[in-house]
Amino acid sequence: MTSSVRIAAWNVNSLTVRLPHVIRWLQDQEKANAPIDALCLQELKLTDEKYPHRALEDAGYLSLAAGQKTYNGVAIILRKAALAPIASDIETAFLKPIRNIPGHIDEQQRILAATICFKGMQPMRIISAYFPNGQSPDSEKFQYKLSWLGALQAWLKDELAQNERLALLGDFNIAPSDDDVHDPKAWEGQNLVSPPERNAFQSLLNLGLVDSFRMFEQAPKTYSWWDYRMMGFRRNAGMRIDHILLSKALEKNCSYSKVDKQPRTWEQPSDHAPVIAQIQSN
DNA sequence: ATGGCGATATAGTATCGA
Repeated sequence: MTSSVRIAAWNVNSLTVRLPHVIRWLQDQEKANAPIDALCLQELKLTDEKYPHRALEDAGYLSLAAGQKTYNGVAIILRKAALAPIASDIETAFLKPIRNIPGHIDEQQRILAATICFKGMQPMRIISAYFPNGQSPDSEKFQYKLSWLGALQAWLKDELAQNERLALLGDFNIAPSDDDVHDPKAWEGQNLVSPPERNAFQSLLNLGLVDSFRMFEQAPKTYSWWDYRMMGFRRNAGMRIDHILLSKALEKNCSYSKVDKQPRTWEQPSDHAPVIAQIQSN
């Protein structure tokens, strides 16, 4: 029997507001016979005490979260039915958990990593990441973004040395190429597309990771984020800044990678759409 | 078109996101 898992990332822009969207989306994928087995969330904007563990467990999912008040916050949500029998609760489902980049002192909750044992699969290292926004290249926040990217790269090198099967998923706040930007002329040199950011993205690929989306033929002008303002979504004035990067061992088993625009059409949506990749067992 | 929308912390108006 060949089995497969689908892993996904979604910046929900407040889980307090978007919990119904998350549950609806997970259930829609189940009904479509393509259930999401690991969903990495970004921008929870809530503390760990307020994380809706109960509602997600009732829907059939186990969560590990790293939250904070008001800003940031990341989680990994696992479909219980997809887990190996030994992975039955939070402690056994999320092995070797790591919050934040080790050695990088930071109040902001942007990284959550864990090793997951799915049924019929080799263990997989999954990292939910919310990269800093950066604001603009001349701001202090941009310097923070670049130093954060440096720390991430150094840590990922270690993680890859220890975990052959690794996926980095989340909101990268970087559009890797002009094909990922609706209006590259207008955005040239700006935050999300500037050369230092794109170089940092390339440095991640140089560690041995691949942008799963670009492994496959894709419709042009496919994006993962659209500004709430100016009817960004209706005009498809977007950017592809949410990514799933795979190590070589996962790359060779990846059978598709896509963006699901559907939740962006719903009432009171997040400004991001989820991205999905499917990994075969071998 | 340098605002526009939306969430949060608040109680009229800030900050932040991308």
